[in-house]
Amino acid sequence: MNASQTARERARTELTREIKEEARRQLAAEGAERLSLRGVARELGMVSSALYRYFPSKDDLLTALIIDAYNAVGEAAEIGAAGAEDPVERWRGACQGVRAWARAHLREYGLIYGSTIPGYVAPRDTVGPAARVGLVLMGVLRDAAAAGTLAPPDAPLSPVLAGQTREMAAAIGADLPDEVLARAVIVWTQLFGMISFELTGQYVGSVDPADEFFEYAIGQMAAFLGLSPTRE
Amino acid sequence: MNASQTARERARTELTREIKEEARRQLAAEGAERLSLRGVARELGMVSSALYRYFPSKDDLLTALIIDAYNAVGEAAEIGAAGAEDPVERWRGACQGVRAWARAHLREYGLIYGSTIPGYVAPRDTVGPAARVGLVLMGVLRDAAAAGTLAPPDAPLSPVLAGQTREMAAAIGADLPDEVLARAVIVWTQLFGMISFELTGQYVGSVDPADEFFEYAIGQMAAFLGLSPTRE
DNA sequence: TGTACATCAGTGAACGCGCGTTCACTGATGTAC
DNA sequence: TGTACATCAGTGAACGCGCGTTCACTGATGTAC
Repeated sequence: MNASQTARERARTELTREIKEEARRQLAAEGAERLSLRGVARELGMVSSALYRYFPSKDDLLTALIIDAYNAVGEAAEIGAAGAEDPVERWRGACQGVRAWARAHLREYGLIYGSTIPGYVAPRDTVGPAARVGLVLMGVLRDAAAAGTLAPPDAPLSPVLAGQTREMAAAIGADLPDEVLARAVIVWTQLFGMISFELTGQYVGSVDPADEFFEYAIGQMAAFLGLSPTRE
Repeated sequence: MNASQTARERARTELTREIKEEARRQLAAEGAERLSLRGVARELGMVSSALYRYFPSKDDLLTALIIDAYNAVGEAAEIGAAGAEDPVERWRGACQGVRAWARAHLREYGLIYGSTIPGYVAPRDTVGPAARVGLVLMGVLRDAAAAGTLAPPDAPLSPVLAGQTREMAAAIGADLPDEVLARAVIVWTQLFGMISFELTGQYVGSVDPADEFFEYAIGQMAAFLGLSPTRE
């Protein structure tokens, strides 16, 4: 029990949590469009207008769910990467972590990586959490470069693209070669492309179930990035 | 004027077209969730119940739009690939065709490659049209293999994945090496992953605008597939 | 070519639904002296 | 420690909205003889 919080404050924190939890439950069961404040209130045994003490509008509740989802998937990537020393294994762990989270949280994944909900505009608060998975990947590459297990590819970039990768490098404070960063964007895209295709059933008729394909693609991506296992 | 059609039949065909057209307009303007039969009828100067002569339910109208969208993006890929002889240029043309279509038809793209609309289940009629873009890619690879401009990669596949690629090969009647097919699924995924990321703003802060990145990635994917320009 | 009947497109009213949000209110919790 | 006032959580009724779908109907188009 936190003595610096009043009972009111504690109750408020707790109820805010419960509202998001119930909203997440309904999101998982029914999808984003069927999620309604009235439904959440009903399930919590409250009157719908009471929710407005906690979230000023439905969009604000959605924003909170989106931020939570970005943080959850980012954390899954971080934990996955943290399980190993070897750069290839860290990369693999991050990918598997993201995929496992996505499969377990279909609708939350759709909320952040599916098509945007019309009428809803993501506010700035989401951009930080949204970057977490990318940062994990960048971290693996930076560490691999430092350990000498990253083979930089040699294909030259166009000036515009090189400018963009240099801005990225500056933003994250890592000095990786431009070509590596451009390739990193490709594999980052590939990761979410595969998960989206798997979850929306686009692989039915080809590589569904996608477990082995996913493993294979992870290996190909690591090679494409120039990652190699630590030599000892 | 088609003499084998009665005026009634012609009117029916025409109005069916107009309904879909207006629905597409509202989809583009408002998004899938805001699309309503009443709105479409209103705009066409009809009473909402009249639409039921043409589509038994809203889901049927959505299905028609989805099929049209798959066909349109498939056609864009086909036309893009048809513009060249060289396999790398055909591949590039197909990718650019798909991207251009997607950028010009944001909501229709979202309808087929965004997150699924909850409560809507895609019927079988969509699977044929949905395969068209993939078939274009396979066609490019088949022709390249026949012309000897496809370098087969040598990494071996796991048994399960090899089985899946062999079923794919059988389904499309092409005998490409398993490894090429597995890589084809990767780049096919990459193509739509990039387009989705571009359209949903995930590249803001990295490679946005994405034109040059897209060009670069297309080249990397062609190399990954083992495609090389025709030698003469 | 003309008539009798069948088909079908479109009308207009209605049903029943659930939604987001506002507002004046009651009563419990917290704060200052 | 006790009292007076301020803050805030939750209530309940209401507003206004638009939706998908059904149904009995009118009148125009098509068909068979």
